Amino acid sequence: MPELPEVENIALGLREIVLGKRVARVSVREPVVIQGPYQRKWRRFFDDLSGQRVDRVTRRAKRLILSFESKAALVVQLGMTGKMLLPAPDQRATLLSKHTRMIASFQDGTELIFVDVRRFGRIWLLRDLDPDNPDPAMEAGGMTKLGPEPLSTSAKVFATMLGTARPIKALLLDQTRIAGLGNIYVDESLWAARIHPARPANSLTHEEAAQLLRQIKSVLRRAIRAGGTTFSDYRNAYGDMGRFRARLKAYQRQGQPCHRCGTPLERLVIAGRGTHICPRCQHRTPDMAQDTGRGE
DNA sequence: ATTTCATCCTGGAGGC
DNA sequence: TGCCTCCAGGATGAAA
Repeated sequence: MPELPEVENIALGLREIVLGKRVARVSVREPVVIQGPYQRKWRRFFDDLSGQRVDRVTRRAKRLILSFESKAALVVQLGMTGKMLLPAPDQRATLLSKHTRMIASFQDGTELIFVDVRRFGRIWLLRDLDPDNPDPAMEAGGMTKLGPEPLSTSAKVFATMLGTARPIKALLLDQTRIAGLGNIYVDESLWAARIHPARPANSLTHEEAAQLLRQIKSVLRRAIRAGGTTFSDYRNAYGDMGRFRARLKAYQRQGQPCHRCGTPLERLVIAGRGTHICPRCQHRTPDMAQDTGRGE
């Protein structure tokens, strides 16, 4: 479940190692993962990529972007279990795992592999992407249009996003509205902002909306610093786990005491997703939002 | 147009 | 020990 903080950390690791290196060859072991206009012509695409230097390694929402000097780019959507790994030379077993979908070799011998147990991950091949403005190329290549980055969204833009009766949780998970959050950080942000995930988005007061956006940014920044959250599958480019799991306040903590009020957290299903809340802190109406948790 | 819902996929957990 | 069923969950495309 790589979300924005996890992808940010993967990009960081890849940047340290593959930036400036030249591609030797790329082999695809599971063509199903290849997407975009060159889906059926990936051999040619990767032949053309040979000798190209990696110019930038960036992130857009949950997408990882490797761009090359020719303006060609790989856009990686990791899905649930996708990993981009730089296995050490002695890790042949990882390299040859039956879940390895793609292997890219660089001229200095470095290898970068895409491993994905559940095959939800996808790699888009694009010819003309500007890393400083990747959205037009991604859309032209057939990728879904993304909403703004949460970390650079203003309170004003965020407020206009909330003019719908959909549950606030569904809205935050909708990548076309705001792009980068997944189930973990949505639950964490709503807990931090004391807002019930089933609240219609348009029932939030201005104060609640501003508070929610502040908490989203705060949670994301802290998660990035902690290397992301590993529940089972997530690993960074070096194969390390994230350290944010120990800091989670809501996600997967059903039955455990709320860090604010001690009430056991509950699990419910909202927007088709497992949802974790404090039934006391996170209220369904704005007038209860200031409740300090000391009860009636 | 907007929003919901089934589908994809596999390892791990739980039941017996 | 082993077999079976169920579930997670991001993105997508069909259906309502």
